[in-house]
Amino acid sequence: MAQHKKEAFGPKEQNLATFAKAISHPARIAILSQLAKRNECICGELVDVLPLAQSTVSQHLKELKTAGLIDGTIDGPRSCYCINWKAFEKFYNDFSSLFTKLKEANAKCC
Amino acid sequence: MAQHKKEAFGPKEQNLATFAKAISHPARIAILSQLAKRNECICGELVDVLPLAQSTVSQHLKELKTAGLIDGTIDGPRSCYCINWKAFEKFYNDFSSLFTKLKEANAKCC
DNA sequence: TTGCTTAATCGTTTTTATACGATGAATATA
DNA sequence: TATATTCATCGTATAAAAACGATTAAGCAA
Repeated sequence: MAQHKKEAFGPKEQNLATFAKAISHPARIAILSQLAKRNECICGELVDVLPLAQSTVSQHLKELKTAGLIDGTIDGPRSCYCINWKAFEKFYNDFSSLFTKLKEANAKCC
Repeated sequence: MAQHKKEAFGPKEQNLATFAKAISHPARIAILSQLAKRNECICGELVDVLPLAQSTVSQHLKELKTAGLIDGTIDGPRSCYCINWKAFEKFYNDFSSLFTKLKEANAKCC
């Protein structure tokens, strides 16, 4: 009895939740920060910076890519990643509207 | 070999990740939306609205409360919840700065 | 071709999350 | 007092996440 019921919710909530999950691990936030800091495509330098094994970093990169937050291209034997800004902006806007909506509920209760 | 290494990252990344995880499930986003919509404290009406069992809803509420996003008070045999706007604003600001930082990395690569 | 580098994937283990029914504690109400 | 209501907690089961070593595949260099 643990089949997930995420499909039982609306697409808006599902999308936001999926995005939130993508950035719900410090390693993935660190990856995004690195990609932003270097302002360029990065491949395995992330492994040197992060306190994680190569396979684990690759796994996190895959999740970010699946979520659409980063793009990856093959550059010879390496992989080059960068932020997918378009997707990011979409999610940021969705988040902003959620927060705005919640802000309107700033009532005195409890 | 699966001990989590979240402590190996900075507090900023950890905080953001914790918040993101709190809203990484559609049920919890739905709960927050309901709390916002009703603009008042809500107890078990959530169970009627959500496609989940009572114990499951209670569990999600607990997680939101642990993350500090909602407050709960006991009202007789019921429990009354509302959004903790202060905590929410803090996290929203943290998120905004992350997004702003990433936006500056909007370079042409890949 | 052979060997090296790079990174994705596989297989496995441990931990955490999700979900539910059942139980229990507390407050109302009859 | 007895009973019903409300909700948190417990116990449990299953699924997913997190992490690593080992292997594999692909490109490059000698």
